[in-house]
Amino acid sequence: MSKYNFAAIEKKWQDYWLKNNTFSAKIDKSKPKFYALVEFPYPSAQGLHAGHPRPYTALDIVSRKKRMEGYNVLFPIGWDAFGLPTENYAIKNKIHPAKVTAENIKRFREQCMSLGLSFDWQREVDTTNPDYFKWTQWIFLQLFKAGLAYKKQAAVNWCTSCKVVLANEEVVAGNCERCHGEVVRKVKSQWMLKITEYADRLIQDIDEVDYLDRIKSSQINWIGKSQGAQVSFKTTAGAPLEVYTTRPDTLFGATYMVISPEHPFIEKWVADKTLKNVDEINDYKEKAAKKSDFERSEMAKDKTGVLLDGVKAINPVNQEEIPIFISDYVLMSYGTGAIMAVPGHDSRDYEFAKKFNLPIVEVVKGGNIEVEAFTDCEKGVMSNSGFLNGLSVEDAKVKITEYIKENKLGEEKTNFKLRDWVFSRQRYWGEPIPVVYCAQCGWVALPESELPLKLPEVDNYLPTDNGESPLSALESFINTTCPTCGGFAKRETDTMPQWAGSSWYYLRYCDPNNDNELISREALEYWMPVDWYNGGMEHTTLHLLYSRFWHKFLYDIKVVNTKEPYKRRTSHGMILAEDGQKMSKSLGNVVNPNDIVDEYGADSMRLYEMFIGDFEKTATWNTNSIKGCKRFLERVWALTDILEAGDSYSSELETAFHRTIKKVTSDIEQLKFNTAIAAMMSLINDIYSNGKVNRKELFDFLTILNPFAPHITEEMFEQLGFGEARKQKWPTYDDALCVDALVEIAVQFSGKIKLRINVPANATREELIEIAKSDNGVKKLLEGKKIIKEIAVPGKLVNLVVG
RNA sequence: GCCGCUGUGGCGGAAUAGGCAGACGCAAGGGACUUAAAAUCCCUCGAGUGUAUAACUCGUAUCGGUUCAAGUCCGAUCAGCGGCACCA
Repeated sequence: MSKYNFAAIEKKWQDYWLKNNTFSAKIDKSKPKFYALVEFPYPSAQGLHAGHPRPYTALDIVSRKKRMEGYNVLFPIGWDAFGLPTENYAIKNKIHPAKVTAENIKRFREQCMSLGLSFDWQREVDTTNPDYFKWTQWIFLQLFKAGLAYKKQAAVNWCTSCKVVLANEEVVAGNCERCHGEVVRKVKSQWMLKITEYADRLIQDIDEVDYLDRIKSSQINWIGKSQGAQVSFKTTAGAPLEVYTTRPDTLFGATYMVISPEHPFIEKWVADKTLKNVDEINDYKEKAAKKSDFERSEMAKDKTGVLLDGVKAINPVNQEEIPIFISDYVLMSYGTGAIMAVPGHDSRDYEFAKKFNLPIVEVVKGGNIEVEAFTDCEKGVMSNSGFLNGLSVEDAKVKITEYIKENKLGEEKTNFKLRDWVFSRQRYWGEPIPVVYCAQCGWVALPESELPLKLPEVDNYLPTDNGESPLSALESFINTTCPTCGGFAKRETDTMPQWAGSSWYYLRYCDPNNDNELISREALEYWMPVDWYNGGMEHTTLHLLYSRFWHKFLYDIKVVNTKEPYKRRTSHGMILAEDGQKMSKSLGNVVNPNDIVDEYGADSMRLYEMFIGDFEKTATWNTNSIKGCKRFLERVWALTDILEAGDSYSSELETAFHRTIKKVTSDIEQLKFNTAIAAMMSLINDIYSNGKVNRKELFDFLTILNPFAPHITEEMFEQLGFGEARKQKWPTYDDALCVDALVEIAVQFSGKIKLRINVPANATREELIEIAKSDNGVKKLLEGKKIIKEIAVPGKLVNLVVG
């Protein structure tokens, strides 16, 4: 046969697939559907790097196999194209971001095509296209109308370098996730989405979906549900202080209180002259305000604080007067912004109490509070706690909670770490928020007929130094009339965060060109939910949570028909550069897929991406290792040299074929692409050892290889007159034929392997022992020894325990 | 600090549910073919002792345990990675 000319072959088939819309999905109710989804990329100016094809190829293999199994597969791709890097690039190079985006998308599209990915190119979505973001804006309007979008003065995370507000989720170790610039706290008026209203359902419904355990647990951790009580402490200044605690059972151990520097009572107590040391307090407040949340937590090692001189609180269970402090270890953003301090059983309170010489009382026995706080005390017994003495912590919790309720001291309460989603950005390249402000009517939604609200053309995309969006400088955009009263109104000039467009894109793929509605009922009912969604672990607490939230909201307003968008969620590991570091432009270690495809071919690239290691684990790129995959394909190509006639498996290869088909079939479902490829490599080794292959064998071999290496297999099919590889039925196997008639098993003496014997594969336990004991070699080794115990595992081994 | 994960040859990694550790591939060494090189094909390839194609011993981060049998289960320790982090 001719030489394996991958470049020509791959070009030929890619052109063919594109021209014929081969992978375009159409609703077909006679077939079961399968919706495979990969996270759509942000089309950066750098193009794809070697990490992108890993998840794409994986689900491409799944999709191609599912099609061969008779499913109607939807496998779409699109572009999450709003965002800062494009805007920054546009500013730097003075090109309109839309133009930059179009160029980047074109490049990404070509790169995806050159990998032979079987995306449905008729369903591409682009979040920056007005036909798309019309519906992003529409969803925002529904949230607004439902009272789930609201504007609020809030202390937000402000990236000093990007000049933009960040969501909590976008702040990493006190720095901007994207540019690593310094993040400071800033009070700004922001649009917020009430994701907290869905916190409970976001936890509960996670039981109904098939996500990797680590994904489930990080979502649950992020939402951070805790149960406890809100308790009211009377003060000598009148109004009571509310605290939240998960340990109401330790109430007798509360020897002082701490409130956050931002707590509203401070100003009140300053104003009514309750406090004596106002200067000291104001000084502390000022210092605390300058610190970011991150800096505050960095200071954790050394507790600081100031006593509120002039006011005391009263412990509601023992009526003792206790002092109140302000300290920045108490956050205004969690609970009530005030705590009861139980230094005997909380290490932060302990540290603070030691520093300020406050009494430490042991209310649960078992630790040594002379040395440290006894925090791990859930199984202890109460002491120094009045009517709780002698009870277990568990019982004490029940009893004190009843006591609190009976005496109207407070109530049971659930708290979440999850905060509402800061939804505005003061940048140009995002979806405009479709509301106006009218002095008479307040914030008013645009009528749906005015959507999409497009971005105006501007000359300057630079964010302003005062933190306003570049749109705020554009009179023609801002000034409008109020849809309600017809009076003068101003448009909102903030835009949406990048997460907006990606929170619902999987829906749009089902019906991408619908002008009248977000998705048609028919498309919704046929395609949803997503059967298999794969994406990066880094999106577990951001995109995945946000999109589940939006989906649940759309479910509530009856736009979608499922509670959850994604049935199954898996994650791939990152691909590191050859030097073991993250691929980055600045380190110059980025592997460009184009170079690999040019030198080794797309099929070799695809195989290597899958063969590199455990799909879920981080892998280090090694260009040398691609050679093995290339060699494998060369050997596949050369199989025609030893081809013979035959329409059933030869006896020599029958078992190997059944076994390999079985392994490849199940490995694909379990994301074990590396071992599936290893199994096919083994099979080809067996074929070459056998010296010949017949048409039936080659046909099936190429069929199972097709999802992995679609170009070469399609070409060989054509040349051999087999038809079209991708249209074949996925081969089946017979479990009974997966093992050889004779197998070699190990014979152990007291657990040590002494020799190996051949036995029938289906021999029972008893038969195995008989065969082993009658074996001459075994007999010899048994001379002079007594068998104490006989163990046999069919197909594996015989173990004779001798004395 | 808390939660989760990982630790296997020179390297990437295999090893259903406790049952022959190192599949498959890379690199390396030797050989064949070749004027030569590349490519290809064949052989070797965990460590050690050794009569060296026999036989034996050790070996899956470390120490201990359960078991006829442990990379796999249990306990402790060490190292690394990821996430969260003053969340009351």
